[in-house]
Amino acid sequence: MPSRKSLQAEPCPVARSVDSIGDRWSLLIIRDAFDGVRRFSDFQRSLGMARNILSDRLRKLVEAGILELQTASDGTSYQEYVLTRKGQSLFPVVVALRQWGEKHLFAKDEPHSVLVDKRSGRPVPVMSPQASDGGVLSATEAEVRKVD
Amino acid sequence: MPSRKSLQAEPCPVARSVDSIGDRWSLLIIRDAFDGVRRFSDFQRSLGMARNILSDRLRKLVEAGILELQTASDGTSYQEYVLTRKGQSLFPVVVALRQWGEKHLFAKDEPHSVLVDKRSGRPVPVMSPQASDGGVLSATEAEVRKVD
DNA sequence: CAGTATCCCTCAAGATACTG
DNA sequence: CAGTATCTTGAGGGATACTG
Repeated sequence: MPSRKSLQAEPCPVARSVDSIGDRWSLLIIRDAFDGVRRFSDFQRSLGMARNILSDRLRKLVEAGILELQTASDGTSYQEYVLTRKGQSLFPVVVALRQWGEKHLFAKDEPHSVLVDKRSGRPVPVMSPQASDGGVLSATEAEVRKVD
Repeated sequence: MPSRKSLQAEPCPVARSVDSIGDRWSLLIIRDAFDGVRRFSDFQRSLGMARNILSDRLRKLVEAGILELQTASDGTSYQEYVLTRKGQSLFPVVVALRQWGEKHLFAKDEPHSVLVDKRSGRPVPVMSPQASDGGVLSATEAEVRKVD
């Protein structure tokens, strides 16, 4: 029986985290959510992934308490996927991945999207002090700019 | 043609990172490497994964410059997998995943493995305010204790 | 628009046997 | 011990057609 083994009962927190979000798409969905993406088609267009897989991942993320469905912020009667507190607390993970990628996966002057401070509008340096909650930067203080 | 699309050309650093290490096992191998695991059989026993998959992941991590092969530290003529500088700089990612998991994926008093400071031997608090220089905590300053 | 339903293919993953 | 080889299964993923 080749099916995947669940890591949810592992004593290591890293293992359980990986079991929740350690797949190709979930973290990218979460990244987009931090960037303000809220609707199905927007996720789909942004990520270029198959609709059935997107549907599956969104459902699992909602089940995991990382995203939740809200009624749309604008007039429409549609639903929107937004990060819960639990989901927002994944910000350090996304930032850490971003910083590692910036440093090791790009050529010297290759352009990439950057984190910007919402207040000052200035880019957050790659190795900026960033910690979990006692830290400097929170999900509400920074956002991602699409291009460089 | 259903094959996976590579994210290595994406402009977003998070996407490229996910493409390198965003799968079920790679991060757990890296976690073990931070914990001092170096040899094939030790990884295999620790992770309980199939040997062919482990072999594949180790090779890919070496290709990605995250691990490198060294001659064994003890007398034997075997090889050992150790983290490169690039690999060690993934420490903040692992820590972030750990902290998120500790906070959101465990019951109130459920035991889990913890990070300990190498010098003092004391556990690093989940939400510790961390260093002054902006770094989170370096790979040489902390290690993981297997049990709680 | 926001999904669900199919179809189909590839590959991750497990199990196990084998080799230097 | 450190892998490689082989086999099997099911999950991941892409494409597209369909529905409320």
